[in-house]
Amino acid sequence: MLNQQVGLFEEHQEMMSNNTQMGFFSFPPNSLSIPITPQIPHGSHQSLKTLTTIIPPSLVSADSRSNNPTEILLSSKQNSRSDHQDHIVNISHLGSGPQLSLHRSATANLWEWGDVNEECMMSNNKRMRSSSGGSDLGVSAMKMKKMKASRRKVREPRFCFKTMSDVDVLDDGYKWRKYGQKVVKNTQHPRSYYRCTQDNCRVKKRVERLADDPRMVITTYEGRHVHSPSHDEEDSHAPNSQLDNFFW
DNA sequence: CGGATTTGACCGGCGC
DNA sequence: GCGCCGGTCAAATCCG
Repeated sequence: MLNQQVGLFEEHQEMMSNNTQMGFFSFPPNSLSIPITPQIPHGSHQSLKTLTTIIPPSLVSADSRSNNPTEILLSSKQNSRSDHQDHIVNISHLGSGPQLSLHRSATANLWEWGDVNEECMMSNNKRMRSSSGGSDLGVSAMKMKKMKASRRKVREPRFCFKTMSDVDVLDDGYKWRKYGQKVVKNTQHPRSYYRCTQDNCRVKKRVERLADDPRMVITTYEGRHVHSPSHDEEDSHAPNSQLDNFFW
């Protein structure tokens, strides 16, 4: 049973350069996008990116009824190691519509959302340099392996959902093939790795259960779909249709 | 029989 | 440089 579902993604420069306004898109279809207003203490680090969350209408309306603040898990990258620090934001309803306030927790360090474009550009430059350095004829298997490995370093845009659910794999309209499972340190539940089954679509997702609350499923998406969902019975009614599939 | 899943091996990045 | 750890690969296995 799906209880609640919220999402977050990093809005990166590529989007901002094309569109000076806050970008909106719908995921899942018919969900409501709300811009986050960051509340950064004076003098704090300026590395916070512009963020947008996607709140399904069911969640927003339920929240309106109950008046209870809804928690969103923000998993921010603390350093290059894959340690992530979790933060909580609250949804509050101010004036005409729902608004989000984003607070740094007292113990949290800097908001360091990995700059995906920088990383992509860096690895692209590396690739260009290595390929322009000499002839590509007769590339050895070792070299191919290295090239493959360097490509693997490219970080796609990512966001995660924290969902209370009995099932691990939520139906998001896309078809996924499991390609790995790993027991992550300090957790009793394995992490599963999935790849989109569509040809030429390199979107991946990770699914794991929260260590301290096994009822919660953390689904992390990485990359953009280059196609529509495999079963698209409802997405034709989605608002912001021109921006649907901007990321997905 | 073909596609999906499982699972141990392997690899690369990073901290020490 | 070494060891740890997360992520991926690929052969084996499962399943419809």
